[in-house]
Amino acid sequence: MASFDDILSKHTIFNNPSVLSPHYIPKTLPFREEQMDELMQIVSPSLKKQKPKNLIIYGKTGTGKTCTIRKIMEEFEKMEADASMHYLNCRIYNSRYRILQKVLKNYVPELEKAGFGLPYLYEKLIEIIGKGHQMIIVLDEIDMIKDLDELVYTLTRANDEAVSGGASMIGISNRLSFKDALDPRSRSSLYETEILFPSYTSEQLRKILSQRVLEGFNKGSVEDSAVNLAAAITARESGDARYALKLIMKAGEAAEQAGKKKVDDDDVEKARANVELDLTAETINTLPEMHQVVLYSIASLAMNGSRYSRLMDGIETEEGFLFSGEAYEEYEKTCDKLRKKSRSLRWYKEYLNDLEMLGLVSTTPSSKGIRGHTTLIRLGQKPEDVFNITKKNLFIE
DNA sequence: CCTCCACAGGAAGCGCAGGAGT
DNA sequence: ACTCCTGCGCTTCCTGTGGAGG
Repeated sequence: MASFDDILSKHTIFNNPSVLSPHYIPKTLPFREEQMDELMQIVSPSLKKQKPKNLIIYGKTGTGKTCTIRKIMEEFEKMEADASMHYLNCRIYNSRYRILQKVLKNYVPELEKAGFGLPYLYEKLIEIIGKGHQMIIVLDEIDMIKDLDELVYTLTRANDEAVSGGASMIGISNRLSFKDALDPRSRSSLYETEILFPSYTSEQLRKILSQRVLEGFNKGSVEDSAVNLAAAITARESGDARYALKLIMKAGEAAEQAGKKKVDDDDVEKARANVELDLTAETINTLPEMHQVVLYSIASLAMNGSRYSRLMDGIETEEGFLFSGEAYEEYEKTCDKLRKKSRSLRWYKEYLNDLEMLGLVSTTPSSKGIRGHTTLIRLGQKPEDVFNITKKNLFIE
């Protein structure tokens, strides 16, 4: 039997793995100084009792948006002013009501419970900012909010009505296109200022990685070339820093399991497949049950051959396309099998929209060669992976 | 040309949970 | 205890639309 000492002594590669976690906020954020400055400029009026402008932050996943704003908030809290910043993830707080309730809860504890009307929340909001308080609401993944137009309108009106104080918004989005879906009026008020977070280059990723490796791994336990490789792979695929961190983390785990002393290129290569799977699993696992049922039915159909692939048989065709019609039929069958009541077609489309926003599926309108007007659905990830993850989560034998 | 297929997505409304007011 | 109200997830009904078939 191995003793604990044996096991502990094997952990020679990592020093502090939490440094590699995407939630970790490092002391300095390299290559984001410009954005930091700009953000602080925009937020600063609130510290002298003026309302800051609304702001939208753009950038693909893993370009440091959330991290930067969190850093700003840390600094902000050190300042003693009648002002506060509230961070919300809109995947969870996805409606005007939920956002207002969550924010106001910090001021009015009774709001812990549900059931209050929106007018009541609105009154409380006026009351709070009316005393001169400056409130900044940070809306991460702002494109998940279902009634953003109304939220913007409500806050604009609150600002007009309150004599002093104010409430402003900082929206964070990874899709440039979501702007178009907005009502022109709320668009102009939301887009008073914009900041773009560009994707990291391979060289920048290399520096970020080596900084974290220095903190998170034991000295000399990672080959320089392994860091370079991880940075290069990431830059080629997406430029997503989270991906790069996960890659080096998994590579470290692989090396440790193999009993190696140093992480090398080989470990990074091997970790690659793992990271893909891990990241998709992460998003899928947090999905509500019905979304997973939808995904499961799409994945199994994509694997077992759809009408589309049979129709296109012999012609050059990419695997995994589905007609939306057959996808819905399969979904109904799956619900039957799971003894769950299937949702209506209308609502199924809403589910698909949600999944598309998360990049788990993509849809394209039908082109020539097919009768009528159908939509083609394709999984964003490998069908086998999606199938296995959802299968496990739904307890399907 | 018109028609109809196979969808997209808006509008209205329903049941429910969990308040507030009486 | 009761009625009334609100937001939310959802269904039902409806109108709109691009291209294939007649």
